[in-house]
Amino acid sequence: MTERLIFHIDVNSAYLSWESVRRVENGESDLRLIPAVIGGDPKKRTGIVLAKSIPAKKYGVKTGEPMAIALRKCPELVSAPADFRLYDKCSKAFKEICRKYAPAMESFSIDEVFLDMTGTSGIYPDPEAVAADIKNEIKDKLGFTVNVGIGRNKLCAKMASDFEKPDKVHTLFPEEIPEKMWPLPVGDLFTVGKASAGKLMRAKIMTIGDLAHTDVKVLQKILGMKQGIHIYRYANGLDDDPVQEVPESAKGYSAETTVEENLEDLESINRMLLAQSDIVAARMRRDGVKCRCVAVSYRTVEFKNKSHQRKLLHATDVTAEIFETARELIRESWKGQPLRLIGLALTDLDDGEYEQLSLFEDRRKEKLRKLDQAMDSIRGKYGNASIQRASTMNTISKVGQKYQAQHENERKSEH
DNA sequence: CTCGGCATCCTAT
DNA sequence: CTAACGATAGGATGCCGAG
Repeated sequence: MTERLIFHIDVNSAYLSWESVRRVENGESDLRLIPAVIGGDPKKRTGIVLAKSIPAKKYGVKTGEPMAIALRKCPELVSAPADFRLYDKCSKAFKEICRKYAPAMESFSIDEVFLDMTGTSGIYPDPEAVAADIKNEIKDKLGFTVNVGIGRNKLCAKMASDFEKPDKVHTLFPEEIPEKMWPLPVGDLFTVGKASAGKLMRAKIMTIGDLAHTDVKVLQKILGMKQGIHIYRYANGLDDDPVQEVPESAKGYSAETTVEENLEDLESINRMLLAQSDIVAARMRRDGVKCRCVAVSYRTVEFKNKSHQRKLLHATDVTAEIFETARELIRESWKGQPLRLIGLALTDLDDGEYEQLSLFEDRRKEKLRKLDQAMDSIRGKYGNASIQRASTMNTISKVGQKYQAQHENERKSEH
């Protein structure tokens, strides 16, 4: 099999479209028709733009920028808060329709899929026609629009879906690459972000066409060994990455929080880490995995990021154990600067059930594990997230203290 | 020299 | 005039010390 046929489908302004559909169903006005965004609380002047309407784009509002900037560009900007429950529902409905048409589908993000349409020419002789059918079925049944990109690989399909929006089908076949892709600025190429674009432009490499015609070795010198090759191949429309129906299992779990008021003392920081330990450890238990590495990360008010990590002697999914490690890590690393963000990441995952512990350790951990189980089941049975979190934090906090107290005793008895 | 461990940087939605 | 700013995840890279 040589020639593939790949579609990339992308929901136009996903969060904003989905919020708009809900409002229109409730007889409210359509945010897509006015300058509007999904984003943080504009009163607090915090948070960033997650999605924007096309009218908002005309004011220069950009995804990812702080709400304060967006509001300055467009004072009458309407904003709505994010609602991930709704997004999850819309995402599932969207993907269900896409799936019907394709032998294989890869769910790439909440609002994007790749379809491997290779070998469907019997049923669908015209790729652009079936793409239009998919797009229209989504619009008619669900009320929002998508872009469909068509190519011989994922990269070209993805680049094509990003061309003119909304509600469009575009192709990017090999013979169209010089005309449709090469004139674009380097930063438009998938995986060329701000930093790489800056380096390339300093080397007078301005367009994707320039990239395609630059010696790989030169690109490797500028961007590094891996990224150099990668970008060179992308710029020439080359990509072998298969459409993966089955997602790879997670490689890590993390939680991070930007706080309203700077964190200035260890107790407040530890309280955050405890809540985060609880959340990420519960997620690991739900998925039946354990971690061997714990990392804390933080951001100072000057936007300096730091992280500190440690391997564990054995894999764990026990909240109190993870929190204990996090507590040590932050104590070792934090020098007292005020923090605007604190985070916890668990990596080096392991789904094995085996664990060799001494009888002594085993007995100690058994209690902690039971507490985790009890709280997981409470979480499953009752209440919404905020209530859970408040009550869990209290309980866990006590567990953490007990755990610490036991450690104290062990250390003492060693001497 | 190679490898694991670690900190940092980069990119995506 | 400038800076202003999320959560989560995955990958690359450079450095260092051990074997």
